[in-house]
Amino acid sequence: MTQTHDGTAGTPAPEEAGRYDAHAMQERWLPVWDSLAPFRSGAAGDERPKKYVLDMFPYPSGDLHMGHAEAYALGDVVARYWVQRGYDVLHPIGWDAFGLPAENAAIKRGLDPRGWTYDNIAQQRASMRRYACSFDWDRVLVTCDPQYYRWNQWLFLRMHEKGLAYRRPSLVNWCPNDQTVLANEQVVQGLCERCDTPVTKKKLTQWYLRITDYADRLLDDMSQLEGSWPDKVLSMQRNWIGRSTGADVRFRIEGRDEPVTVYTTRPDTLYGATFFVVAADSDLAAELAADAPEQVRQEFGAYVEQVRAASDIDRLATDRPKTGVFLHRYAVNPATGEPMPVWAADYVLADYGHGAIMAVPAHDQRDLDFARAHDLPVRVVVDVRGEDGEPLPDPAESGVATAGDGVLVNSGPLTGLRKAEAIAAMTERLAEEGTGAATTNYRLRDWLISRQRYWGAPIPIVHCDACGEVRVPDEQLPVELPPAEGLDLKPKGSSPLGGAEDWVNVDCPSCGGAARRDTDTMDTFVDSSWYFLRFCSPDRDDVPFDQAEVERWMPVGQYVGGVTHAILHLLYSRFFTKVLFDLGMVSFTEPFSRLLNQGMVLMGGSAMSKSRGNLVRLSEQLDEHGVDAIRLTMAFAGPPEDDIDWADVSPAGSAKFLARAWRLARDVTSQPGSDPATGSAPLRAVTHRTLHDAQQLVESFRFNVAVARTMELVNATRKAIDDPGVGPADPAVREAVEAVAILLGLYAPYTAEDMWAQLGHEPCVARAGWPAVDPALLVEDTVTCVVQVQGKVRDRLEVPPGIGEDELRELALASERVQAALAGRSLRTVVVRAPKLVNIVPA
RNA sequence: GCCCCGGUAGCCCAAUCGGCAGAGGCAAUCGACUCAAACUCGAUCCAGUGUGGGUUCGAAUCCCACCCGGGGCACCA
Repeated sequence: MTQTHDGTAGTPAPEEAGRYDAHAMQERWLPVWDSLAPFRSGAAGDERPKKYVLDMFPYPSGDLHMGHAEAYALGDVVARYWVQRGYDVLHPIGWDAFGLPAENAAIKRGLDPRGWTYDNIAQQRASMRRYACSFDWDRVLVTCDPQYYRWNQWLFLRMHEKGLAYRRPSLVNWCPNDQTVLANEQVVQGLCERCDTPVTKKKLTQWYLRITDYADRLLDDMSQLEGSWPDKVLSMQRNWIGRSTGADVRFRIEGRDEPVTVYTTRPDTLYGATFFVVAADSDLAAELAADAPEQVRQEFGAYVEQVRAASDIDRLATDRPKTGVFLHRYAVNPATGEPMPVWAADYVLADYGHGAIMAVPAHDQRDLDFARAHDLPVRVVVDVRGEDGEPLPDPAESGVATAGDGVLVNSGPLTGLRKAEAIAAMTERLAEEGTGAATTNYRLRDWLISRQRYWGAPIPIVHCDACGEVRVPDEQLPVELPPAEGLDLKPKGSSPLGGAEDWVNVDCPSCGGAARRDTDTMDTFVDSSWYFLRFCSPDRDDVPFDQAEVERWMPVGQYVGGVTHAILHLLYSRFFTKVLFDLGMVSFTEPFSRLLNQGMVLMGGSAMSKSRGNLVRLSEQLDEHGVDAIRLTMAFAGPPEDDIDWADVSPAGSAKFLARAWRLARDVTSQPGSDPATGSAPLRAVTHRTLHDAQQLVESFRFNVAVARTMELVNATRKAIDDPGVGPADPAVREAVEAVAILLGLYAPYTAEDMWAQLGHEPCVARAGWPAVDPALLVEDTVTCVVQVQGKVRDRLEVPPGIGEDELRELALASERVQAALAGRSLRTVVVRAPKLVNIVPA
């Protein structure tokens, strides 16, 4: 390190030519920062209060792009702000490094995914350094390192012990392109989230995590996050969990010993249940059809085949006709004793509730559509009125089911009750008769975590003919992935690990006999469900995380990332945290106290993509405008959660502003330490007001406004320097420019550092500390009072802020312009809001 | 279909409690500097807040209805 930054020693100013050169600054300060490591966190004896600021870690697919640039710029504002405020900030970074892109690239090039992955990590890491991310580089973690995924496996085993990890056969989502199963959360509109291929169904035995056990807590604990997480995310999670309350009702089926249970949210409408529907692809449907006449059996068989062949996309279409097959069986309505025809149909889902429903066509649109298509009876049992108080038209004729509130009719003892009363009464009666009970259902399904692909953490289970599923003992962890060399990684529907004979065949840890390893790997969302804990003690090799360190830092005080993870990653992480709480490993139940979702970076109104031809390359932007200008543009573009259209913003404008700010530092002629109290009072007021407001603004994520206020301060300072009455030697000017350097440090670290050096200070400006705001300077000596006549501004008065109402009223009424506007009319009211406003209302 | 968010100048966006519609920027135009241009500096231009009602002394802000845009969930019984 040379003394180039040492302005006090008479060495040349950093930019002696007097020109702002973003690239020269980058070259100058990077090595300085490397050696000073201003963002190292958690040092022994560091007494600063702790704060955990976390950016969602990236997937290492090639170099950083514009989206990363936005996310990391915004996360950095928050992290740097708290450092400046005197906190010991944990701001780590790592890589979510397992996953399909690496594997697919490896297949394409015939290489091991490791090489591709670590090359990309090295590239991203270098880019992050240049981008001046304030990461603690001593805490880097990479999920595909055995030292990391070892603890994935360890956590899996703990869950397995608790029965929270289990294997079962079921109909699962299958992506024919990626040749692997998908979790429910990874299917978007019937398409694979990753590659947009239509998802099909397959019957497979797979590993699940029992997230449904935590549905209530995942839902109810959201009250803790209210106000600290975006409403949008909370509502998405609520929707996703989809809790509904209702009742289970048991129906006797003629010719079957066991009754069949259905779930309904409307037990009050039991008297209106006129038929019964079972999911066509359910076991129950097959069983009921088996005893039906031959012709029905054939019809049913053909129907089921057709249903199975239909993709999710077909199923999702809302205007599809309601199809089904009458099974020639009858269920008995427990309320009326009437026989109800049993149909098999695909509008009933096999894996929700019990895969069978009581159909109440009068009050459920889907049932009504089905009844009308198949000529089944419709019976109204709730008198639902419109807004005008008139009864709604008969659903059987109108084709519109009446699902709203009303009074029960044709319903035996329920008749005359309102909907809510009737639900309670019927639930009670079912319980008394032993034919039903109140119950809760969820849309949320258990989390399917097995993947039939190579590049993931192996599931640490051994299958033994004698002992069954055997957990790999902790001391044998990690179960390392075998080298890809010699394995056929091409997707073929079963895990490539099956081909690694030496790896698969092991002795059973329990009986020592011949056994085989489980060949599936874990969903990469398992990796990211606890990485924030690992950052607290990334080097511990005896435990997944150091509990004392976790208690010191967690929960994450500020999490920053894209809304694309609103459900998947955030729900899974919340789930893991609750499991770890139950295991006694953490003392909190929510991992992320505050969440900021940044928007996306668009170009010309749409998402950037190579195929669309609107790709903006980050590296080119950085070369053209410099790191600081790009970071500043990201912060200034608008509210962080809004999308940024790169066509609407001006990185060149940002660079211009930075140069303007930088020139202020160049022009200051006073020495460090000069007493600002002797300087220009008006400029001091602006400086302190700006510092004061910036705190509020940054803490509430209004970075764009905070930048605008910094621009104001720059403008005011420039005016002061050019004002002969103030000038560059005024200590208030120095105070203002130092404030600018510190404020800009949040968005434009290179420029700020250079300014700091020009001002004669040692690096780093990032650790300079937030200047104390003098409350006395925030008090204005006069306030502009607006005088309105009938709501229209007629005059302005300069008044002291503490002026009394009566005095202000007199002053306002004395105004010539007001009198002119009144034109002699008498007064009705005079509204006085001292000191800012008087409104005079003439009669 | 249900739920949520938003609509302010040509554009991106501000506007603590209901109190002057404009903080900041982009673009445009003009001027100064320049041989000229770039840079820089200065100035100017531009909306009455999606529409219609209501509450109020006073509404971008609160209420109602509607229009437009974005998002989430969606045969979940």
